Amino acid sequence: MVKNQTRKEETRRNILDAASRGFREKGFAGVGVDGISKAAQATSGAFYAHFGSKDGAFLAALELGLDEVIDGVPQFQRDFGDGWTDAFIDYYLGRDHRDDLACGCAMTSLSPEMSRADAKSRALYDRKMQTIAGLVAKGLPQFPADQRLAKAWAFLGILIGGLTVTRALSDDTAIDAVSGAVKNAATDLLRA
Amino acid sequence: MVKNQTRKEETRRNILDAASRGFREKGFAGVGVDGISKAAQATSGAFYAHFGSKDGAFLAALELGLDEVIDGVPQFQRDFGDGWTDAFIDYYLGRDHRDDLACGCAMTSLSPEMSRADAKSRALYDRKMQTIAGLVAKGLPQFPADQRLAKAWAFLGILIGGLTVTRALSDDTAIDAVSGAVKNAATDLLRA
DNA sequence: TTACTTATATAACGATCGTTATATTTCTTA
DNA sequence: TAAGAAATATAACGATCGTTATATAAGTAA
Repeated sequence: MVKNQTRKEETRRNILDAASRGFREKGFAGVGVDGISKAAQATSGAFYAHFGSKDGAFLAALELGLDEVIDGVPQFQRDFGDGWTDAFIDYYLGRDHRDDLACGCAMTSLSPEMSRADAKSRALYDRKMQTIAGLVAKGLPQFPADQRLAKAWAFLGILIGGLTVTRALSDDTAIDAVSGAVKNAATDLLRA
Repeated sequence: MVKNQTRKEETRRNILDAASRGFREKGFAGVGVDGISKAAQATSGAFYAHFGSKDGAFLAALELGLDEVIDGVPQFQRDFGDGWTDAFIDYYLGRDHRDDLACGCAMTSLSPEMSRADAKSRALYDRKMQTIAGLVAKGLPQFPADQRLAKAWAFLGILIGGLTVTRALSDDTAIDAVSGAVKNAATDLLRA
C-alpha cells in the first residue's frame, strides 16, 4: 500500500503543478482539464479522481500559489534582515520574475481571476491574502504598529500593479521605465 | 444608402460595446463570439462581418477602452484643476468603479490579458499606455519635468494594483482597509 | 496464484468553441 | 416596382469544453 500511495501523491502533485502553471499563464478559462492533464503526463481520469472538478483544481492551485508567498515572505525577512523589502522589490519587479508567467507570484497572476472564481476560492483568497499582508506588516518595524498593515497593503498593491503593467507591455524601454518608477515608489512608500 | 449606413454602425457599436463589456468582465477566453453577439442582440454573422475575428474584436475593444482613459484623464484635469489626482484616486478606488467590472477602467481589466494577446493588440496597448502616462505626467506640475513620467507610471501602477486586489477580495472590511491604504499611498506618492 | 481494492486510462456525453459558407432579409437605385 | 447590392441571419464545420461512466492496469492480502 505504501508504494501505491507515493505513486498516487506523485500523480496528484504533477497535476497540481501543471494546473498551477496553466492557470497562472493562461487564466482559468484559458486552459482546459485535458490540457492540464496532458501537461502533467496524466489523463483527465486522474484529474477528476484527485480534484473532482476544474474548480477544485483551481482551489488547490490557488492555495499552493498563495502558500508560496506565505512561505516566501518570512524567508526574505530571515535572509535579508532589515533590507528585506529592497530585496523583495528587486526580485518582484526584476526581469526573471516578470518573464516567468507560469511560475511567478500567484498574487499577480491569480488576483484578476478571483472576481470570476467560485465562492470557496474567493474565501480562501481572502484568508491567505490577509495572512500575507500580516506577514509583510510584521517586517515593517519602522512604522508604528497601527500603521503597518496599511503600509503592507499599499506595498502589495503597488508591486502587483507594477508587475501587471510591466508584463502587459512589450517595449523594453517602457518596461524598464515602469519597473524603475514602481521600484522607487515602493521604496519611498516604506520610508518612515 | 444613408439609413443603411447608420444601421450598420449601430450594429457595429452594439457588438463592440458587448465585446468590451464581455472581455473586461470575463476575460478574453471567458467569453465567446456567440455570447458577445447575443448580448449585442446580433449574430455571429454580423460579428465576423464587422470584426473579422475574435482577436479583431478584442483589438477594437482594447482601443475603445484605453481611449476612454485617454479622454477621461484630461477631463478630470479640466474639471478638478490642481486637485484632479485626489478626485481621480477617489473615483478609481471608489465603490462604484470597483463594483462595475464590465464598464470599469480597461487598464485594470485588460492589462492582465495582454500577455496572452496577439501582436497587434500588444502593440496598441504599448502606444496607448504611453499616451496615458504622458497625459497623467502633464498633470503633475509639482514635480520637475524629468520626474513626472516616472511618477505617472508609479501612480498608474498603484491604482491598477489596488483596484485589482480590492476587486479580488470579498470581505468588506478587508476591501475598505486595502482601498484606504492604497488611496493614502497614491496621495503620498504625488506629494512634492 | 486468486480475489479484491485502488489508481489511472479510455471512451463518450452534450455543449460550446471560433470560423466559414450560404441563405435571407433590408435597403438603394433605376 | 424590379434589380442589384449590402447587411445580417442561419446552419454547419471540426475541435475542444467539463464531466461522467466504464474499462484496464497495478497494487495488496489471502
